[in-house]
Amino acid sequence: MLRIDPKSQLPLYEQIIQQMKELVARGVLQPNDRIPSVRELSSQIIVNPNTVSKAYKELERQGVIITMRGRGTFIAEFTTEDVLPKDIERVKDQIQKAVLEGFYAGIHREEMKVWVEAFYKELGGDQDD
Amino acid sequence: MLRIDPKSQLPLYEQIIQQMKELVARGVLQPNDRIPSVRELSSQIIVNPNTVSKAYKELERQGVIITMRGRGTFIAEFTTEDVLPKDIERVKDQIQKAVLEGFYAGIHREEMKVWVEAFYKELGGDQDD
Amino acid sequence: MLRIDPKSQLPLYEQIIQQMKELVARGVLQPNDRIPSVRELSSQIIVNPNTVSKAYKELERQGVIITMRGRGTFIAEFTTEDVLPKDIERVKDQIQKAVLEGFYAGIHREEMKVWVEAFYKELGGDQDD
Amino acid sequence: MLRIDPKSQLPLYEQIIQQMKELVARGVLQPNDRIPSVRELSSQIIVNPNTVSKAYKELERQGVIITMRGRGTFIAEFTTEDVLPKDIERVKDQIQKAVLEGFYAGIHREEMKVWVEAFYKELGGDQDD
DNA sequence: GTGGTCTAGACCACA
DNA sequence: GTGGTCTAGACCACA
Repeated sequence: MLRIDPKSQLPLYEQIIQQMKELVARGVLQPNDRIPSVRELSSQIIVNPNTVSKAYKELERQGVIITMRGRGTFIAEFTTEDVLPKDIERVKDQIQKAVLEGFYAGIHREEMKVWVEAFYKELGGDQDD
Repeated sequence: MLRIDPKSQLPLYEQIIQQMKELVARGVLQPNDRIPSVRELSSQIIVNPNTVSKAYKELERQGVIITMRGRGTFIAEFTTEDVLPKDIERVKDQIQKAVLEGFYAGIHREEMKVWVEAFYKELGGDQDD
Repeated sequence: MLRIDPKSQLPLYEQIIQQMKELVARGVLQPNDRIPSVRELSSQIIVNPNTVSKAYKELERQGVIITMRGRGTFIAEFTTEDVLPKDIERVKDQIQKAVLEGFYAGIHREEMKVWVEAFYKELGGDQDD
Repeated sequence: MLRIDPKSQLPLYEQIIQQMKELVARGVLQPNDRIPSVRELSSQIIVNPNTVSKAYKELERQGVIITMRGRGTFIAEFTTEDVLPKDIERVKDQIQKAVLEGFYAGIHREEMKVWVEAFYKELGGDQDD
C-alpha cells in the first residue's frame, strides 16, 4: 500500500503520514475504511513498529484517522471545518520557501504554477474543489 | 538585517540561509555587496559563530555568496547555470507536499497558484523569468 | 580501517574523506556496506565526533555514502551520473599544479603518466574506464 | 604579468608562487631577469604587500628567485640538482589525489594522461624533458 | 582583522 | 542505539 524509501532524507514516520494523507486525498482510502494495524503495517513496509505508531498518532491528532480500542484503526469522516488561519500560514510558508528555492534553481514561474495545478488535480479531481 | 527566531522549528542556520537568499532574490543585497563577517553577524543576531559559519558555507556551496579568506564575504555574481534535474525534483517535492497540506486544510487551488505568483513577483520582478 | 595522521597538513576530515573514497574505489567497501557510526569511528581513530560527522556529511553530499537517520551510515550505490564540467575543471587544475611541481622537481613527463596509469589501475581495475 | 583571482579558493600568495613558477618553467622569465619589487607587484596586482612578500620568501626558499639587498629581486639560475625523494613523494601524492577525484568524477584514465602530457608540453617544450 | 579547523559536550529527533 | 544541531572556545592560516 505504502512505498517507503528508507534512503530518503524525509523521516520514515513523515513518509507514512504524507502517503496516508495522499491516499485519503485521492479517494483511494474512504472514510470508515479500515487501515492496517500498527503491527501489520510495520511488518508490511519493514519499519519499526514505534515508527508506525508515531505516524498513526500524528495522523489521529490531525483528524485523518481514528483508532477505536480493540476494533482497529479507520479513516475519519471528513470534517469540513473552516479553513484555519494557522494552516493557511503554514502552507503559505511552505510555498514561499519552495518558490524561493525554485527561483534560485532557475525554474520559471509558470512551471511551478503548473505543478500546483497538476498535483491538485491528482488529489481532488479537476473541479476547483 | 536578519530576523532569527530561536523558537522556530527551522534550524538557525537554515533560517540564516533562507533569509539571506531572500534578501538577494529581492535585490536588497546586490552582487559584490559585502555581508557581515561571521563574527559580526553572530553577535548581531546572538547566535554562535559556528552556526553562522555553517550557514555561510552552505550559501557558498550554493553559489549565493563568495568568501575570500582574510578579506570577508560577498554576494556572488548571478550565474545562470543550467537548471539541474536534482533541483527540479527537490522543488517539485516541496510543492507537492505543500499542495497536499493545502488541500487538507481546505485551501483552494487557485489561491495557492496566486501565492506562487505573488511570491515570485516579490522576488524577481513581474517578468516571467 | 582508516589511518589518520594528526600531524599531516591535510585536515583530519579531509583525510577521512579521501581514505573512505579510496576504500570504496578499491572495492574494499561495497555498496550497501555499513560503515562505522560517527561515534564508533571517532573513538577508533581518536578524533572528535564532530570532525567525523563533517567528513560523513561531505561524503554524503558527494554521493559516496548514505546516512539513514537513526539507523546508520552505508556505502551508496554507484550512480554514474554525467561528468560535471565543474569537476573536470577542478581535477584539471589539480593535475596542472602537480605537473608544474613535478617539472620543477625534475621529474620526467613519462614518469608522471605512469603514475596516473598506476593509480588508476589500483582503483578501478585495468580496463580503460 | 600575473593574473590573480581574489575569488579563487587558492590563497593569493599561493597563486603568486604558482604563476611565477609557471612563467619561469615556460621560459617567459629567464635566469637573472629582474622581477618587480614587492611594492611594485603588490600595487600592480592590487594585493597586500605582506601577501606578495610571503610569496617571494617562499619562492626564494624554493630557489626560484634571489633577492639581493638594495638591488632587487631576480630569477635564480637553474640548479639541476638531483631529483629529491621528498619532492617525488609530494608530487606522487598530488597526482594520486587528483586521479582519485578524477576517477570519482567519472573522468577516463586516458584523458588524465593527455592532460599531464599537455601541461608538460606547455611548460618545457615537447621534448621529454 | 578575516574565515577554517578542531575539540568538548549538551540536547534533540529518529528508529 | 543512530545522526543533527548548537554552543563555547581554542588555535591556525591568510590578508
